[in-house]
Amino acid sequence: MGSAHGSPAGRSTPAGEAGELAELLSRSARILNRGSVAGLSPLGLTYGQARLLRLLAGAARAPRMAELAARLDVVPRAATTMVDGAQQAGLVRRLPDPGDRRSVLVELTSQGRRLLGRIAEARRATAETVFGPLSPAQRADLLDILRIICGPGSSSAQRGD
Amino acid sequence: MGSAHGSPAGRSTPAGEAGELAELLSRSARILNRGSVAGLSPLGLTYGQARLLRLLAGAARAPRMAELAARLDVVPRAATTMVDGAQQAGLVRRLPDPGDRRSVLVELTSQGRRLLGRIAEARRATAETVFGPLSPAQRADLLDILRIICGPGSSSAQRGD
DNA sequence: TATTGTTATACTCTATAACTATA
DNA sequence: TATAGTTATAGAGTATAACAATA
Repeated sequence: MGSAHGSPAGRSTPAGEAGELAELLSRSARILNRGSVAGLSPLGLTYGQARLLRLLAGAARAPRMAELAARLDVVPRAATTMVDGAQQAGLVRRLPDPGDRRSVLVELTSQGRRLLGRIAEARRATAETVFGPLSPAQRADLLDILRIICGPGSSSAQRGD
Repeated sequence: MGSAHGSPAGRSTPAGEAGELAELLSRSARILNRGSVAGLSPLGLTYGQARLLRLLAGAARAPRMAELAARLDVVPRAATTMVDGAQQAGLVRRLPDPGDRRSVLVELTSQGRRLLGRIAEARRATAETVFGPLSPAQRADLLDILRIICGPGSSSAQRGD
């Protein structure tokens, strides 16, 4: 296994701590995802679709598919699936891009817009369960830390709630 | 709950903060997972299989399938798939439980044991990328916070590294 | 030639239910 | 009857490649 085990200052991320951080991070995300799915399935939405709608709600203009994929941090193929599902449910609409006929713009329908409040409520309830045990200071710390991990441009991409 | 701290609405988790925490947590996990897959695929392992092997490496006795599933925080069906894959690769072995003929025990093969070092190295490299930008204090904070989110019994389930 | 979004394909993880064999 | 693990089935996410239309 790792040779340098008890090395206090040799590496910036000690092997044991790094492994536990990774394990706990993926485990936390699994807990969050499980709660999100439970809260969203009564609305007929997947987690990805809810992220999509939330992004569209905060967007100034109807974004293109590629822009959507980038801001959702998924490959373009995954964005197609999300939009397909939301469109079938009547929540979003595909529009031709007047400036580039290869591109497709996506916007909320009024039906999709009406669902936003319930989506936000479901997310709030899930977040309350997951993050509720933390102190306000810990939540602030976690926010800072996750922003660093995710890098610039990832936070406040979806600001409204 | 809602001791109104500074929040206008008097909720313990302000909606905007909660939403951003959720978004950033799932995004961080996606980054971590992507790195893990990239680091593990040269070894012919999935992320789940690597978690399985790591758990077995730290286990005192060969655990049963149900115990495996519980400690990996997956449904029993998922544990079957993970063990299937690792067994086909010759890394783990299924044994009959002498005490209960319904049960199946899982243990590392010597081949699986030989792979542990490279798994740990791959995880360390991934964790270095993901958690490296954090200060030691931030890593310690994150560890505390994630332990709270995951609840008791989730940390140090895999202690060795 | 390069880019946009799609179809096609494949694999992992997740989840539920039904089945077998034990207990 | 209940439990342990499996098979069966399905859906969601992820990723790559190939393709048509357009730039």
